[in-house]
Amino acid sequence: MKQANKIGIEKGFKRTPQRLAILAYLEGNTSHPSAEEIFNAVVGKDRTLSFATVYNTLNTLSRAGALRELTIDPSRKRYDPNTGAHHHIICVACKKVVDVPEEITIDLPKEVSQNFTLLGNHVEFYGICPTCRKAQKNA
Amino acid sequence: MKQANKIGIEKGFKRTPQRLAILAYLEGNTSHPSAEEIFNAVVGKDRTLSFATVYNTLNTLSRAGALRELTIDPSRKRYDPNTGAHHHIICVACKKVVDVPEEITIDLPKEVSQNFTLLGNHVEFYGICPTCRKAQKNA
DNA sequence: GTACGTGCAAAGGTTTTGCATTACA
DNA sequence: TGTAATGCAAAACCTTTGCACGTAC
Repeated sequence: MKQANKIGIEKGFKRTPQRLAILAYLEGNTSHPSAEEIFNAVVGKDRTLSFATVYNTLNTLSRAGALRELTIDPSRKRYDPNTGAHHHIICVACKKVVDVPEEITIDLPKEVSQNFTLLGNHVEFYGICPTCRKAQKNA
Repeated sequence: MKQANKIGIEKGFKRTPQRLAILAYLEGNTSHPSAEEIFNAVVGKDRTLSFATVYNTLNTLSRAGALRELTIDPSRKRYDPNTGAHHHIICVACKKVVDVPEEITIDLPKEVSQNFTLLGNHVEFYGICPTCRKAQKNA
């Protein structure tokens, strides 16, 4: 369980059943779930689980850099356990988010790089997924 | 007033004092304000204004393509009257959003472009603005 | 005159928080 | 045992909505 070990490095991080269940669910997960989806998938499987714990855990993991909080969906935060460099495309119809794994080289213009200290970047692509495209054609 | 004229093209779009005041505030505005900031800046200047009207107007303009809804700030939507191709950098400390006007060429990987119908893209840069950098040094 | 917009207040959805209890280390 | 996490409920936000009234066209 890579994620759990990774987090274990942090001092004072307790491995509770709830956290381990959340981490297990996120491990290798590429569906970019929302907090609610994580809660629904994990609750009942391992003891009790509350929404507060889901949010507490996600925020703790985000701050520890073990998780990425995605803003690509305007209506809710999505979470991505893949912290490596990659980007995303969202289907504007069904809100499905898919990884765009390739490296994209981006040069920040001088006007900005001379002022800002750059920490990172993320490319959002907008499109229509195959499923929704077919649905549109049939409509 | 370019924005107002642009919108005027749409049939059935009524030029109310509230809408004109919002459009006047947004015209040429590069501060990427939130709905609340727009409300605070416009209220009182021209007759009455309610939050509902601000949101109604922003949503109408977004759907008409006269405005861009930015997701770069995880805590709230930001609005950008500049609908031309450009990107943004956000200061992770103070949440200030600055335009990145240059064209950035992005090639979508084949795996994705073969499946998704691509509609657009947007690059988010994360960094520390000069003001916050100085504040950190002095801290 | 009529369809559309406004304002108000209430509701909806997401996320956070206070506090007593529980449990990991 | 002591610190940190959990659960519950309430609250805090942001945003949307229903409805009566008002107004642009």
